[in-house]
Amino acid sequence: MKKYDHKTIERKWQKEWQKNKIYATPDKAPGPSSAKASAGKKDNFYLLVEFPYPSGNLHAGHWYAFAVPDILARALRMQGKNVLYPIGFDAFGLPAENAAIKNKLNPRKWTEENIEFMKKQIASMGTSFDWSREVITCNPDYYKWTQWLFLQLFKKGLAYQKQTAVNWCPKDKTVLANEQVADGKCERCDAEVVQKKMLQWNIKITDYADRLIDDLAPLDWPEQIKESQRNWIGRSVGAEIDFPFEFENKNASKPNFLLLHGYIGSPNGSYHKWLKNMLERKGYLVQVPDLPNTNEPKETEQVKHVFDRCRVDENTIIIGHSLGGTVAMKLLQKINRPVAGLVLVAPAIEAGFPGAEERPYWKDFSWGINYERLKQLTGFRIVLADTLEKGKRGAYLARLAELLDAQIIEGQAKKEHFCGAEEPLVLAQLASKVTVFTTRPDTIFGATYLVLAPEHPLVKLALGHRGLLTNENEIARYIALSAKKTDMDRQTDKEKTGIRLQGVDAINPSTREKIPVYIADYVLGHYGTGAIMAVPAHDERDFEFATKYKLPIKRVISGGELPYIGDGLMIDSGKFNGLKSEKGRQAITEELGVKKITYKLRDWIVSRQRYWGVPTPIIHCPKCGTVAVEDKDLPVELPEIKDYFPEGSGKSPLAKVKKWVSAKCPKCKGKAERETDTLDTFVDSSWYFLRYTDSKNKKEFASKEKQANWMPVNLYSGGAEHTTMHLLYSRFWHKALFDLGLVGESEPYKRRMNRSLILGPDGQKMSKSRGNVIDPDEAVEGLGADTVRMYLAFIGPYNEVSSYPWNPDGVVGVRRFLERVWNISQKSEIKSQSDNPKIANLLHKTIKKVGGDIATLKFNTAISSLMILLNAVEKEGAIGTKQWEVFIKLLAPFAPHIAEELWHEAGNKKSIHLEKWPEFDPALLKDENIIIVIQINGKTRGEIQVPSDSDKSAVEKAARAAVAARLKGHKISRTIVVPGRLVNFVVSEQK
RNA sequence: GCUGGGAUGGCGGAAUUGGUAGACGCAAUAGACUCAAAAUCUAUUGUCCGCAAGGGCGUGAGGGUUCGAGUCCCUCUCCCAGCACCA
Repeated sequence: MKKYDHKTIERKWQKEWQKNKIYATPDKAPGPSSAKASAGKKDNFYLLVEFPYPSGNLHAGHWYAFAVPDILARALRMQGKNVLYPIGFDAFGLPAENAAIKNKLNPRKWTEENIEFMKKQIASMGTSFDWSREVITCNPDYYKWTQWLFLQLFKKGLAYQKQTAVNWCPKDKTVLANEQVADGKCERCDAEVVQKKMLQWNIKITDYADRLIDDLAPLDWPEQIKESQRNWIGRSVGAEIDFPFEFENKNASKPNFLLLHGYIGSPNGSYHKWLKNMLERKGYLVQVPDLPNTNEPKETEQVKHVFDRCRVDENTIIIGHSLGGTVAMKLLQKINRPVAGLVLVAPAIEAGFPGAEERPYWKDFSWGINYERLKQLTGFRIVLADTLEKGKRGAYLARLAELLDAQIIEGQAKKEHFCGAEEPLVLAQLASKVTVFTTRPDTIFGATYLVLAPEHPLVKLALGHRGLLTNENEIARYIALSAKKTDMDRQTDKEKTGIRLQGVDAINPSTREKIPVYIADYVLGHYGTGAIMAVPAHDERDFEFATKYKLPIKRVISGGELPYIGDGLMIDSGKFNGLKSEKGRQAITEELGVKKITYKLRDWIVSRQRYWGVPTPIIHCPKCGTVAVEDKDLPVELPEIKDYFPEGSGKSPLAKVKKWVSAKCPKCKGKAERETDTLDTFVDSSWYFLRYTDSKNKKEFASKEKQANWMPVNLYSGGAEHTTMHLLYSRFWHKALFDLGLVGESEPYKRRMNRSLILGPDGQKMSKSRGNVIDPDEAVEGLGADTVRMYLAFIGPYNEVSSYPWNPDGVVGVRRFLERVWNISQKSEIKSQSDNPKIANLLHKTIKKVGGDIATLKFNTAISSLMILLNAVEKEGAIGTKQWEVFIKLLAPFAPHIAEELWHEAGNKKSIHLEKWPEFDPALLKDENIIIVIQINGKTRGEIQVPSDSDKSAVEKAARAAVAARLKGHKISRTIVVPGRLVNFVVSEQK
């Protein structure tokens, strides 16, 4: 008798499968079913697993990730599905690069070697991947399309540059997305993340916040992931409400305004009419010169015009719209005396800005502005940008704001430059009031003070009005202090601090009461409006702050609520009294503010200051600004360089490659430079599953026809760590592509399962330092791939977020099972020509059970039923050859090698993995006799065996007889017969 | 703190969705084989009382609904994961 020699068997069949390419997946199911056009798609099944980082070595987790879903792939294939089960490598990114640096190797070489090695390891699992569709993200034929897709988003205004405070990892020397920061530390290297202001490429995922939430509902995903994503996006519905300001020192603070209108305009036309009126009504002195020749502007002429006619002093705030903004800056340089402030509304930009070529007058316009001097001359500077300008001119405005050290305020102009009817927006940013966001407008009656975030633009504005605030120095100190705090400090330092703005009060619009205004860093600048109304009676944080600074606490009562008893006052909600919260909120929102929805989600920062990534396909032209690389020039290849080490200057190592950096502007053909930051690897992985459908396509990222064969993904299996990262990014990406008409559906994955985690034998996470790492190669060497695969499937339910320790004894149990299978097949005396009727019933039950369990991803119970069947066969000592072949087929998805060997040993020529899945015979599922449990008062008191077709009364009669002795002396008040299960006699205590 | 998911033998886990709790595997104990060990095979294995027949108790705790609850409802405890000054 031959012994079970897993090494020989596994090597043999892996070679054979590879040679015969039995897992290459055609786009449409072969055979008669694909004759009809619709049948092809129906029979296709796209099973996706997250592709690995080629970081070096496969670990037990990879086995769990690839080999267990492989069971499903194989079973579905046998059940007649045309299964796409592809694989590739997420080859760009930090882990690979860090490892390369550590080992002093070129990242590409290192990555490619790893891929070669890991491919062999993956093959050793006996997985049925279709390697012909392999995707490697660091190959130019892949990242060409990553760049192309990025440019589609860029052209749609979904990718834009912005100067923002970002998470900077000092160790990895790169910017991180919010999703990559855990507890204030770098997700990868654990170094403390610091805040740094940098110009970064952002992707406007926030535009899709609502759809990302709303489209979750119909997906067949674990509730946990859906909830996490909703939570991460953090939608809250509330109201924005204005609180007017009142300054004590009216004389000192009173600014006057100089309004400079824009191109082809006049003070009586589209510009400034409304703004002038409003300001004058408030008692401000307003000057509005009518600029000459605005359709053929010469800035010297205009500056002279204003200089000759208008008076400017240290209380003047100059507001320049569009072209007027340039005039304002030039004017200031000419006057060369300090003013209160400078506001540039959708300012004009340097020659060569996008669209400038359509305006020939511009070519005479000289720029030449001394930003440093302007900073000295102005108390505050604001750039008011139109959100429409983000895509086109956003980068310019960001740069201008940076040069001027100005606040950028984003307005939402529907018309260019906020002219005409949109001027109120301009005023809204300047007039003396602050807008707060609240989810509880019904508590406004209890708002006893206001709090602004230290970075709130209004604070700067107020500080710029000299003499407006009496404690300017203290405030400036507080702002500086909190700016230094890292996010970590702000989290751990729960003790609330703040400082009152002396010299100003706000008016609570609901009570007309004067309330104090504070700045405090417990209010976040980037959420809502960066300002809150504090209601200490109804908000814990406000309560804490109010207690510390001895501020009044007023509880709002409305009908039905219990009056507040204790410290503080009660306040009546007046005419809103009696309204239950929801209705009250609505009524008050309508009366005092506007409904507003805000999100916790922030835009996705994709710039990485590292070498090993996809080059951002953008060219910076001094005349034309940020310009997309033309399609014919894609891909922008990553140059092979020696010095790829990050240096921490805030620039990617690519910036040092002068030859690569210099480029021609695609628009004006002038001298320009390439963007040197690379893209986040989550960009690469946001669309890789589309490439699998058409991986060789040279003309498109994937043709619509090929996509249609497979998309959306039927089942996506992966780790829980990607819940708010990859899964969110790729959903967004797909929606953006859908809107661009590039994909056919708005959600990429129909069903998702999160796999569990494999721990070390000690129940701890596997790690080299703990010394509890299981090397799968070793386990395979000793026990065989079939055993390891099957053990991982047997260890516990796959589709759950749980974790299982690798139990060396448990693996042995599975190995024993396979050895017993092997031994039975070697014993010819057990097998007979005809079927063993004693096995038939259990065999057919097992067919049903295994099929059902695989479909519901309960691989552990499927295996257990195979074990039960084997136990019975051994006990019986006899099984028909045909029956045995059925058993081998059932085993095939789990242990593909041994099944193939036994299948061929039984005299079959074709691969078992191309065989049809056995079908069960419903007639054979039926038991002849069944066991009925007898209960008395719900307690089990015995059992009887009855023919399975016995009727109710017969069963009851038999049961009564079986427990007659116990029933004696009791009165049966009720009898419950559950067919096929039990009989329960309900009896009284004693007769 | 908020959100989601859990808690079943010595361990991993089953339980037809309200119907014999502990399938299957591991570990453990005893026996067979062996000079011996390993491997293999056989038997036992939730727990307590009992020589036994038999009985009591048992799914984190307490209460409820029901003929019957691991499963449904209420209250509480603990564990895991994610988020966290988000107004």
